Amino acid sequence: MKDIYITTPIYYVNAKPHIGHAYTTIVCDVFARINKMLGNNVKFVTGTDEHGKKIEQSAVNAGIEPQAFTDQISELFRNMLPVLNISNDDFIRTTQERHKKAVTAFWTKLYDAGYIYLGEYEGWYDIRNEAYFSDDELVDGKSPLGGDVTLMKEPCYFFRLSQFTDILLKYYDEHPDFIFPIQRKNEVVSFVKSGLKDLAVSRTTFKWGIPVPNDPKHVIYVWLDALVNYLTLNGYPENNDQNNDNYWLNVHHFVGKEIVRFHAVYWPAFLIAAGINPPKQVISHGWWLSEGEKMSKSVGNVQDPIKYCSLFGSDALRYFVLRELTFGNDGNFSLTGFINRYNSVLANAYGNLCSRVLSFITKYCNGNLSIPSNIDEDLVEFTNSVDSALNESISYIEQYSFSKYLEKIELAISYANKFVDRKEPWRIKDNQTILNNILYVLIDAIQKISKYFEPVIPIACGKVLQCITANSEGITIKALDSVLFPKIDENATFDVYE
RNA sequence: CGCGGGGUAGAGCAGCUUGGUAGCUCGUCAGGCUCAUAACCUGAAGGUCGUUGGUUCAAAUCCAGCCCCCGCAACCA
Repeated sequence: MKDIYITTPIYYVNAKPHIGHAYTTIVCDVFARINKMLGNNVKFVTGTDEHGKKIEQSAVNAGIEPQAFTDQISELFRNMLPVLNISNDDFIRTTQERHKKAVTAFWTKLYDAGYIYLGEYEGWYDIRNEAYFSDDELVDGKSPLGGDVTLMKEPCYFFRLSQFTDILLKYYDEHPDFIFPIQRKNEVVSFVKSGLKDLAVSRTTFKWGIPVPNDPKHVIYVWLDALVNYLTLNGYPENNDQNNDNYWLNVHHFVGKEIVRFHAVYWPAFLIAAGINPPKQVISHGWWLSEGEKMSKSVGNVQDPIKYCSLFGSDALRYFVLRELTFGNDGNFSLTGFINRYNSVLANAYGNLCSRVLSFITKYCNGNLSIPSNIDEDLVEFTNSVDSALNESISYIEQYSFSKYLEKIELAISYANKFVDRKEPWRIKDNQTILNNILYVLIDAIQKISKYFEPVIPIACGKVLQCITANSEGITIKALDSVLFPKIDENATFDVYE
């Protein structure tokens, strides 16, 4: 039993939630539920990132105040959670007072320790597009956006990131599991090896942010602001002894591959500078393509997770995204793939197994099974094979191989279906003892399988487990009152796009 | 010489870091069963692992070259 702290990135409220947000959140939720199943104490959090120039601009475009704007979008993210059946313990918004307090304290800590200094930011400013670019970003003397540029200088606070090159490399070396998977680690290491420059951590070109302490003309860089959320959610700054906090010492940040750099370079540097232990692990996943192509609004192939949930249920979406994609890689989200897996595994394999066994027992055994006095070798062998498949499934979790985890659970389900066919209980209805023993081990298997499957499909497994009650003489079974996963007609058409 | 990802049975993918009978799901074909969601079970066909060369007793896996496909404005997991 251990404490584990699991975080999603906090989602930027510049756009409404899509399948990518849903995916990361589901992965974290399943990981959290599996840890709970294993008896660990879990703290699992998510939230929204609400500051920055883009938000300010979007609010202006929408004709409302930034706060009102972020209130709206943040609510969309919050509303997504129950739809996906997410078991988070907290939801942070970077516009909350607790967070502003944490960021202010964190900044002050870095500043007092001498890691932040006031300097001058120099860059090419594209007036038309209101954006800065460095020398090497310019294209033919113009900004990459095509505007004319002028060299601008403005006062700016910097974080002494350049001092961390060797410290970080040493840290990666001494903590080989810090970045997962290994390919991402290699990318980060080569980035750091190329040398780190001091990082501009304040802005004066807009107001929508947390003010720099004692210099309110500046607002704090959004990434510094955003990353601190992980501390806010762990009680910082009141809880100022993070290095002796068991949750903090076992914090797992799940992120998309595009933000690995912020979590694996800037964040540990900030933390080390503040005297706080870097996170235990940064776990990066890939991206979803839609029907083989990049999701894009103009193509109109943006898959809508909410629609999938309302059509097929959150269990089905949760199962699909974990099973379909090899965690860490990019993967393809397709409706036909979804229906395929749904029908073959959820409906035909698991759903049907539960249905056939539970209804058989209620029909032919009055719903009662007694504890077998002796179990023959064949039944023991079956139980062992199921146990070993499930034990193997759990072993994949350490490597975040959710797909393999499910593959092994499916193997156990397959064993159970085979066992029913091999034992042909319908032929031995009159031999109650043998029948009882066969069904008893089957129910035992279904119970275990459902327990292992529950983190992924909590609603369905919850229903199955509720049908099985232990009593003094044995177990009482009731049949499912509804079909767990109604088969999907593969020829039907569904609107699953935004 | 831009960067990254990829090329493994009809389809979609795993395996490659740590070489050693090529695996999963679906599909196809032929049987079986009837408890169950027209589900389930058994058996079969189908791969020179992009290509060339190298290392090795042994390469899908390591090394080198080549060919082909995808992404790389912004936003975003």
